[in-house]
Amino acid sequence: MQPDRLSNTFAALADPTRRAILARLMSGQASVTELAAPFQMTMPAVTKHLKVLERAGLIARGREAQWRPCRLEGEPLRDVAEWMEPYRRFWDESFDRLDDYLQEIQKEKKNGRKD
Amino acid sequence: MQPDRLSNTFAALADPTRRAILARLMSGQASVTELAAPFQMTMPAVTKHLKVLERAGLIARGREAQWRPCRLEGEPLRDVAEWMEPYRRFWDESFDRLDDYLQEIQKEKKNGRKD
DNA sequence: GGCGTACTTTACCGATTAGTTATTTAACCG
DNA sequence: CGGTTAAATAACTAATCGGTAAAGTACGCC
Repeated sequence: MQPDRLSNTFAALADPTRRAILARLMSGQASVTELAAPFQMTMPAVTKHLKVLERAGLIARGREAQWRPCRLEGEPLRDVAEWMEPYRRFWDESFDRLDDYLQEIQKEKKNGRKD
Repeated sequence: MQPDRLSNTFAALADPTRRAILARLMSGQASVTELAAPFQMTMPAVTKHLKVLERAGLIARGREAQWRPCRLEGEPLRDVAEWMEPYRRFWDESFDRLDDYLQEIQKEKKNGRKD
């Protein structure tokens, strides 16, 4: 897989099955069988998805007897949020208005100086 | 590619070249040649990356004579931000503290009822 | 030890991806 | 018109992805 963490995280999130697994894990730990239940997909396939999520650091795994429970790890999503921040003004309307306001201020400042 | 928009967006973002292109486009429109310049990669490769970004709705393309300028389109990132929101408590420390506080309130309420 | 349950690993498959070179299209320019 | 510049398309390749079936591993229990 790609070397950089962010690419890895995005790639892991680019699959609806994996996102559904993460959503399920928001309500607490779960075993592989529990996670596999909602999908019409064999266990090995789910194991693979879990491995992708684990390599991306989005889940961590424990060991209880023959179960290997998964739990959500949110840290990589912080990096995503940080990456997104500079783009906010390209999709957030209220941020757009703030931006307009700041530009307005700048303009007024310039005009002020001219006088 | 996958049918759902979110998977498409994440897949498009899961490549450092494409993210670099988006970063470049934050500072305004650019031609394909301009976008290709920083990379040691042939033009067709860049064209392909642009197609992926376009299909994900992350860029839009114009036409000026023989140039096909690209500009950033942030809308898909709004969906990403919305998807991320429920996970915030798993990575945002200050949100964690808010969460603790809310749970504390709940506990006190319960105790209050008991008396 | 042997059986059942809960997974993981291996080996394979078809589709997709990221890149290449070579060719083609499109627009401007003299 | 012919030539140059900008970009897209076609055809190919090697690697990765998402899935499968079948075999292997690990643990608990009678």
